[in-house]
Amino acid sequence: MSTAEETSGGEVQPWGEVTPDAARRLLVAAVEAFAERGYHATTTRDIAGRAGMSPAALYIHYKTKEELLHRISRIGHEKALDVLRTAAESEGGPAERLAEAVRSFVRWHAGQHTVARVVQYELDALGPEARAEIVALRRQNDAAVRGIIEDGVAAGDFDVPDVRGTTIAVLSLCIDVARWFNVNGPRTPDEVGALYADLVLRMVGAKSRPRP
Amino acid sequence: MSTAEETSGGEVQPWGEVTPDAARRLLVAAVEAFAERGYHATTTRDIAGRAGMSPAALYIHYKTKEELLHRISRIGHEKALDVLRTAAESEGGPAERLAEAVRSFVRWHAGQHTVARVVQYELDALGPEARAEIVALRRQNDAAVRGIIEDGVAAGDFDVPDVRGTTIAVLSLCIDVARWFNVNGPRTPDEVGALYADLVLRMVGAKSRPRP
DNA sequence: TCCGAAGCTGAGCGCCCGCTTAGAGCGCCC
DNA sequence: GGGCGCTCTAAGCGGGCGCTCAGCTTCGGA
Repeated sequence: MSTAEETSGGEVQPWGEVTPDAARRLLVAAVEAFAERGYHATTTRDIAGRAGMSPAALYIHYKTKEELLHRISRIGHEKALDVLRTAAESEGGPAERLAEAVRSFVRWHAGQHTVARVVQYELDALGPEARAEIVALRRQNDAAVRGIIEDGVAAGDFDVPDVRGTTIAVLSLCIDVARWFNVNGPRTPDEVGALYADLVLRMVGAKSRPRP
Repeated sequence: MSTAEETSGGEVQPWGEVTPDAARRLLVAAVEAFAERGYHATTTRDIAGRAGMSPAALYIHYKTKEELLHRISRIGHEKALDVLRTAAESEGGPAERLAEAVRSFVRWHAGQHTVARVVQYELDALGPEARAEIVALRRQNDAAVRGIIEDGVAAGDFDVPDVRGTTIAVLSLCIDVARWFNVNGPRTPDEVGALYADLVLRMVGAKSRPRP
């Protein structure tokens, strides 16, 4: 399960739950390499090199290259799901909750777009059981978003003829941010999040949107 | 597999412009394989095998495996751009043109999702100059959609605070259909196209939408 | 002081990759 | 009929891949 990632000093560090230190460095190197070139185009020599180690060192901490991808996918999905759920379960009406969910989910996919790319686009490189585990996590994303939209419809705040289809569209819109987002582009993750939250409220026909 | 688009007076099948026949069969096999496993995970032996030929036969028609990907990407993008432009330049107001553009673009990405996947997600496997060529084609997609939205804003039909951002979002939404669309799922390409056209009209705040 | 476990490296194994080459089959034009 | 060019195959080359293993270093505990 996803737990707090704090050192004794209290600082939050991205892959804090991965120990020992060498294993974490290898995993961070793998995320970089997979995001840049793709899983199949990345060699174990490249990963080890980025982590400042010999190729053989990788196999002390991970059984195979695929296990690295699996760990990255699981942790990444859990983080994204955590971000989404926190927003979905927050205080406020459906419109506020949906806006906050989209805002934070998009912010994560933009800010952590290297991880997000690996997590979203390398699923097929996993074996059947690892893939099944990840797919289950994805369905929880879907359920979280659908839940908010259903609440909004029930409350009469939203006008949505096709709840399942709209849910897919909203999630798809957010996830695809990981594909096109560019750190050197004109927008910050916060700005994209705000823009997308507004667009999604329009998609669900929210009766009263927060001021732009 | 859908191969034969019937000809009434000379209209061609999906990859009709690729000759000779053996080159076309190899290309179709490559599209299947790339879409299924990804470019880097696909071997030239696999492609040739699917086309019913020996591995060496591939190199009579294509200089390298990368050239195959390049040809697929170029033709695929040109087809998609053609679909989009035809709709963008059709008769009617901005709302009708935008709806038709989204409807047909989405229909293409759903119906031809194998090609679309290769075209959209394997761009990084291309060399610098081939990639530059494809990126140029993408910018034309962007310009086509932005043009319609600008028309709608100028005519007072749309309410769009951020035209560039909304353009990216609309295209992103359509393109990502290629990732999640499933032939065995509950929706046909036509249905997804209709749903998405409605959602996009909401996103741009179209004053009067066609009947749902 | 010594010992065993843990972490890591240099060397390298066996496999399969993209791609090449020599040559066979076959239709076409003179 | 015969040479030619196009298409295709069987065989295989060089190389880089994922991964392994023997052995070195480091270090905490008895």
